[in-house]
Parts: sequence; C-alpha cells; structure tokens
Amino acid sequence: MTMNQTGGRRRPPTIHDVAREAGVSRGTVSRVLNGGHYVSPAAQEAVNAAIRKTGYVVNRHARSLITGRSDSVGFLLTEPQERFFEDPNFNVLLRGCTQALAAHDIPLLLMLAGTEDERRRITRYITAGHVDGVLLVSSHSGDPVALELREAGVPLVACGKPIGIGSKVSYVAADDRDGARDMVRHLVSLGHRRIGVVTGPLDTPGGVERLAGYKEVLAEAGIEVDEKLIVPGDYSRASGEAGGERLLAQAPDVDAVFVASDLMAQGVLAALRRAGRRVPDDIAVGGFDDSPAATAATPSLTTIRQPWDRISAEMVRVLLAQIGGEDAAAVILPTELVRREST
Amino acid sequence: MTMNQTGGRRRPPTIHDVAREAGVSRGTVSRVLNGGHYVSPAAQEAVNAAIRKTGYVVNRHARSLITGRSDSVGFLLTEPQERFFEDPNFNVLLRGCTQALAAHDIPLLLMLAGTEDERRRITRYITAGHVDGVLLVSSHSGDPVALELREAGVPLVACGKPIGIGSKVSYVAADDRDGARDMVRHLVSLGHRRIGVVTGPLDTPGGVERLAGYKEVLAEAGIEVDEKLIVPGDYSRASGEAGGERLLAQAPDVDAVFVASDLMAQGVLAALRRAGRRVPDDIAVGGFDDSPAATAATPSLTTIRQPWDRISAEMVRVLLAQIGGEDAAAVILPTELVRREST
DNA sequence: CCGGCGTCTGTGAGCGTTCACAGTAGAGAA
DNA sequence: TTCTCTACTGTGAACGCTCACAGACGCCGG
Repeated sequence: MTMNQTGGRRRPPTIHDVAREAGVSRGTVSRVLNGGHYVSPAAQEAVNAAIRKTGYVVNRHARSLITGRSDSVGFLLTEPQERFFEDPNFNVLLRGCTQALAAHDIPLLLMLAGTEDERRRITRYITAGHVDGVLLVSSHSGDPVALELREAGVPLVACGKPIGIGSKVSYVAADDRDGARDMVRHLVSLGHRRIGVVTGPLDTPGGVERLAGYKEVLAEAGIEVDEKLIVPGDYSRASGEAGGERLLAQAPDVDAVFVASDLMAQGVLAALRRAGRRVPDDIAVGGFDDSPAATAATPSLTTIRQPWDRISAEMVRVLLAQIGGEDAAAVILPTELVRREST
Repeated sequence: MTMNQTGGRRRPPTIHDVAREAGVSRGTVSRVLNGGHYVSPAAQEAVNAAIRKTGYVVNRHARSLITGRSDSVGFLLTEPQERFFEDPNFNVLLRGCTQALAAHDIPLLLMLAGTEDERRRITRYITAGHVDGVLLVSSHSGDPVALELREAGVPLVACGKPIGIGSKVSYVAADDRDGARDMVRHLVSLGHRRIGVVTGPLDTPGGVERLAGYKEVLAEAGIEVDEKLIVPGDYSRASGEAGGERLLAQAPDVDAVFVASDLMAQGVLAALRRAGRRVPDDIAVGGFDDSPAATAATPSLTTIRQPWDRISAEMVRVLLAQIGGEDAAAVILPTELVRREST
C-alpha cells in the first residue's frame, strides 16, 4: 500500500523475500518463475500472490550470471549509417524488431559500428557473450564484423542476403528479384517496350537482384536488352536525378523507367519534369520500397512494397530459434505491387 | 595463437584465469580493471599482459550483481511513435545518444512504450534497476511513465521541456522561443508586416514557445497581433497544407508566413503554389527544424536549425552526471537561422 | 507389508565479480 | 632497535539467482 511513495531508490525485493512471504523455499519460487513445472497449484498461487504483494522483479544480472544467457540481443548497423538512418524503412525495421523482441521480454541493444574503434569494441562486447544474438543490418558484401561473429559462433540473422560470407548465416529478405519482375511485367503489360532502369548499388544483393529481375522479364517478353537503357544508381535521390538525365540523353525514346528505389524515383521525376516529359502520359515510372516518398511524390509512385513488418518479425523469430539451438535459415518474403498515378 | 578458431562458443576466461596467468590475486586484477589505484607498476603490467593474452573481457552481469549498477541506459519513446519515427531528427537524436554513450562503454536499450501493456512492462523493467537511467523522448505533457519514473527516483533526462511534470526532471532543449524570434525578426527585416503563423501543437512546449516568440517580435516591432493570421497545426505536412489554405482565406493580404515545422512548410508551399502565389516574391515562407524536407522543397526553405548533435551529447552528459549523483539540470541550446530561397 | 514411481519441495553449491578487511614489506622516524 | 606509516596484496564473503541433488509424500501393484 504505502510502499515506494517517497522516491529515491531502495533495495528491491529478492527471491528470498518472495519465498519468505509465500512460505516456501527459493527453489519453489524459482520454479514458478521459470515455467511452473513440478509445482503444486497451492504453492503456485502463494508465490504469485507474494510476487504481486512485494512487487518482485527478477534480477536479470543474477540470472544471467548462472545461466550464461544474457536474454538480450543486439541490433547492429555496420555500414554507412547515413544511408540507413535517412531511410524510413530502417525505422520501420528497427521498430518492428524492438517490438517483436519486447513480446519475448528481450531488450534490444542498439549498436552502431561506424569507426574502426567502434567495430572492435562492439565485436568484443558481442563475442564476450553480452548479447545472445545479433540482428545485422549491413548491405555490404563480406562484412568483417559479420565474419568475425560467425567465426565466434554468435547467432546472427542478417537483413537482406549477405554476399561473400558463405552459408551458415541466416538472413531474411524480401524477394527483390520477384518484385522487380512484377514491376517490369506491369510496365510491359501497359504496352511499354523501351523500358529503362536506374539500378541500385551493384555491390549489394538487392541491387543485383532487382536488375536481374528486370532482365528476366525483358527476355521473357522478347525485348532485347539495350545497355543504353541501363544506368547505375546508389538508391539516393541525387543519383536518381542524375540517372534520369542520363537516361534521357542516352535513350530519348525511353517510354518507361523502373527505378530501384523510391528515393531515386523522386529524382527521376524531377529530371523528367525539367525535361518537359509528362508522367505517366509520356513516360511511366515505377519505384521500389513503398516508402513515404512514394505517396508524397507528384504524381504518386507506383511501387513495390517490401513487407518490412514481416521482415522484422521473421528476423526475430529466426534469431530466437537459432539461439535455441536450431540451424541457420534463410527466409524470403513476397513483395507486392502497389499501383498509383505514375504508371 | 590457435584459440577460438573453430567457432562454437567456449567458456570465456574469467578474472581468475587472468590472475593465475599474471601470478597475482583476483583482487589485484579487479583493481587494475577499475582504475588501477594502489597497484604496483609491475603488477599493473603483468595484469594487462595477461588480459591481452587471454582475451579477457569483464563479465558485466557479475559486476552488476554486486555493484547494483547495470552500466546501461534506456532510450524511451513513450508517445505516438509514428510522429517520431517519421521524423529524421529523431534518427539523428537516437544515433547521437548511442554514440555518446558508446564513448563511455555504455550500451543503449531501445524502449518503445506504445500500448498500455508495453508501458507497464517497461516501467517495471526500469524501476527494477535494469538500467541506470533513461533518456526520454516524449512531447506530451504530464507523461505518466515519466511521472512514475521520477517518483521512483530513476535518473531521467527529457528531450525538450516536459510540461506539467514539475521540476526535478532534467531536460535538454533547443531554444524554441529564440529560434522563432530569429525567424520572425528576419521576416520583419525583409519588410513584411502582415506575417502569418502556422503553429505547432499547443499542448507541447515547442508549439507554445514558437508561437510566443512570434508574438514577442511582433510586439517589439510595433505590429498588432491579428488572430486571423494565426492558424493551428500539428507539425504534419497535411496540417500545413490545410493551414496554408485557411490562412489565405482568412487573411488574403498575408505577405509572409512563419511555419512551425519544415514538414508543415512543405504543405504551405503546396497550398501557395495552388493559389498562384509566388514564393518568395509574393509571400515569404520560413520553416523550423532544418530537416531534409527543407532542402528538398522547391523553393528550398529558409528555416531554423536545431542543434540535434549537441542536444544528444548534452542529454547523455546530463544523464551520466545525474547517475553520478548530481542534481537535475536544464540545458537550453541556441538555434541558428539558415537562409535559403523561400525568403 | 514392501518396493517402486511420480510429484513435489528444500538445501547447498556456485556463477564471476567487487568490497572490506587483514595482512605484508619496506622506509623512515624516534 | 622498534614503532608507525604508506604502498601494496591476498582472502573470504557477499550479490541474487539457478541447478543438481536428496528427500518426503502419496499412490499403486505385488
């Protein structure tokens, strides 16, 4: 009733206090806390009442000390942080992971490995067992941190397929190739034949896969691949703008563009507007991501939605399974075409 | 040399192993680990060598168990997450805090209290002492979580001045009122006299302060406040668009607008464009935040930059001081006018 | 009646640290 | 010499929990 009203931290109740209150032993309280097997209903109830009465919360440090688990996981961002931190999808992912973990009462530690120093510190921290597993966001290939963690046997789930790292590391990704196929098929079905593409960075699996999907559909539609219709980008708005200009210069007869990210698509739209091309009447534009940029653009963007909420949920599920001893797994999730005004 | 090459976790070395390796006692190793007072140079060196050789990393759980500290802090977001998660400034803040803490070797736990359930769980987690302190992001007044934490004596630093929570809780904020003053003075200095304002939400200190700054400058310039020139907003783009339309309808002779966020300013620009008003020739527009939206807008926005990097650094500094026993403190940081094309 | 089994409970040990304390050695003062 | 002081070191005892073990109890089949 009158407890804890004055502020100022006091020593919290221990399992001992609960045991005394409930008239049982520490062992019994511990059993109730960990699933309640081999406990009589009476004891069960008495312990629960005592827990409520004392306001007991388990001391995770003491528990971790003996179990060897930390009951926490790291969310590790290794690569150029600007790129991710400006990407609204990153936020959705981070939030999704945090909430999915919270459902299991597992806190998420945010780890940013920018400098070489930070990488070292974080690697030590993780391999020392201060987290049970790691959710990894790293677009780059052959990430040294990832390699080291895998070597140390730390449960690891990457977001997006990590390349050049061999198997044995789990990942969850949207089906980039299939998404690209859907979009390009959509453009083909609208009657377009001179379809350009602004690619993502080609040292990332996403960039590679989306371009591959584009080429596949051209092949299946009997349209010859024209290198002049392919211009590189890096997902940024600026590279989209440059890519759009370059595309118009190289192939003025282009009648549709598949852009590998919504942010770049915004840039492409700006370039087209400056060149006096109307969208979608003169030229259709398809994006990728379904980020807020897609709805904010004028005209609003037809795009491919990546199921970020499901991706985060799956990452957590796979990681917890792996912590529980299961083998590495790869999960590919379907994307969805979202039609708007730009096609 | 050949250690740790096969993957699969092995039991990490303990302070005991280090002591044996160095030929000293646990106590001496512990002393080296915690500052190295009262240790002979010889022992110091032997211990450091042993640490390097064994790859020893302190077990934080064991340490926490005895010290009562957790050496970690929580980053708590209590209010509507959409608003923050879509705000690029939030990312900058989160990153800044993470890095500032990392410099002290303190991990950051991300905590999102959306549902009532989550609030309860998180409050328990924190008050049970699983973090040493909390960085709080909450725009709302009288946040119940904040109140409870303060009641429990948990070190707490808020981002932005919390209202209705009394003193005793530290906060770090940009000088909203002064920023608003700078912007409105800038508009006055350009010769504008019919200056409108689209406010932020008036249940937040930021919204209130920015409006107050606006009124102060009008008073000091001898311009009468005209209620028709004041329209409410909630920082969202949509509310900016609505606000812009309403302003034009209520006061067609408006010749400048101070908009309390860049996102809203984008909306205002859209409304003005539709009404055929040229910016800045017919009407000047000033924003607030210096978010990416400000540079992306056409014309680019004159705005007020909030020093987010310094805000995060100060939040961490104040929190650590408070954990160390110091009293609550308030820090107000200066803003900066950034001139671009819209004025 | 006994032995066995399945269910439930208490007990001691120990996880890896830090902390308080007791102790040692050497230097300098009396 | 002896005593004191300082600089340093080692040694239990905790911290709060889980785990393995041993024991108690009731119930059944023999």
